[in-house]
Amino acid sequence: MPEGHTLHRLALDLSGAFAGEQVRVSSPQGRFADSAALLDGQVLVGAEAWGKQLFVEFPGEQHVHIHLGLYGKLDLLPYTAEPPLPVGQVRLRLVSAGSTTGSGTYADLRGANTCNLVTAAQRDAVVAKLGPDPLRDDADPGRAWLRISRSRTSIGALLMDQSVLAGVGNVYRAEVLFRHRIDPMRPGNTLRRKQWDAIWDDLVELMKLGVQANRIDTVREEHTPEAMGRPPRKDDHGGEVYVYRRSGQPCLVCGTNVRTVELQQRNLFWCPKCQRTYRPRTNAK
DNA sequence: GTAGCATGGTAAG
DNA sequence: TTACCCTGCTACG
Repeated sequence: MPEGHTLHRLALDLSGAFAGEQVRVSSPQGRFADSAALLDGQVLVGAEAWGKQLFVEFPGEQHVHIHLGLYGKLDLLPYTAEPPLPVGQVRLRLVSAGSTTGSGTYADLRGANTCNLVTAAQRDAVVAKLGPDPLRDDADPGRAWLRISRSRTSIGALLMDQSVLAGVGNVYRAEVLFRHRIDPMRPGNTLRRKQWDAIWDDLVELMKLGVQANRIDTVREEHTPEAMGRPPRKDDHGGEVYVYRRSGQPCLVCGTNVRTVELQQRNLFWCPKCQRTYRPRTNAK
């Protein structure tokens, strides 16, 4: 699940459920036990996401730095009376005190790549390594353009580089390039500023929708299952997409088979016809 | 039932 | 370059 939209959604939900409340903090699995003991019973200040990084703040500039990695998960669930016994390897559990009602919310973290208690300075150091995040109002797309416009690396690889821009993963990468008809292998320094601005604006919009829906949808109205009379996508992410994990299936726009190739240990998907290389300009006529 | 894969990234070798 | 985090789904037998 975890591209940037997932973490921003989690930050909102965590703040909504726990901010300003005393929380019980534990680590049933044990790997976060020492830090959990330090935080247990304190008031949770709030949660904030930056790209795919999540920070949960406690008083005294203490931050729990969470990164879900490829398959980590943070579930927020309601409980009445008592939260259930942890299932599996729960690295971190937060439980709202449920002051008078005897019910509340608990959050379980499993399979995360990172879960560490850090200082504000350490948090800042992590953030400093990240490029602009389309989901943050303070983001400056010009910073990303500086990197892209000077790089011979493919735009497909640049979009996945969190130091270029933060929050885009394999799905948004493939989908935004499709929507802008750009060949993923095209070198960054051959893009025009106008194209980058359009990509950025699109990411801002798509990822905001992703936060709302808590899934990735990228197809335009005319290509939805309803509009096309085709069956809806049915897999673990659920969102409607053009090319991601659709290799061998016909492109929703032109019917050409979607292709895939491994690029830097990740599968890249694209339509070879819709996303032709910027015309090598053969002799007209 | 279970092998293999995946919306990611870091650290060890 | 490889291991790992050790989840949770799908495909396959």
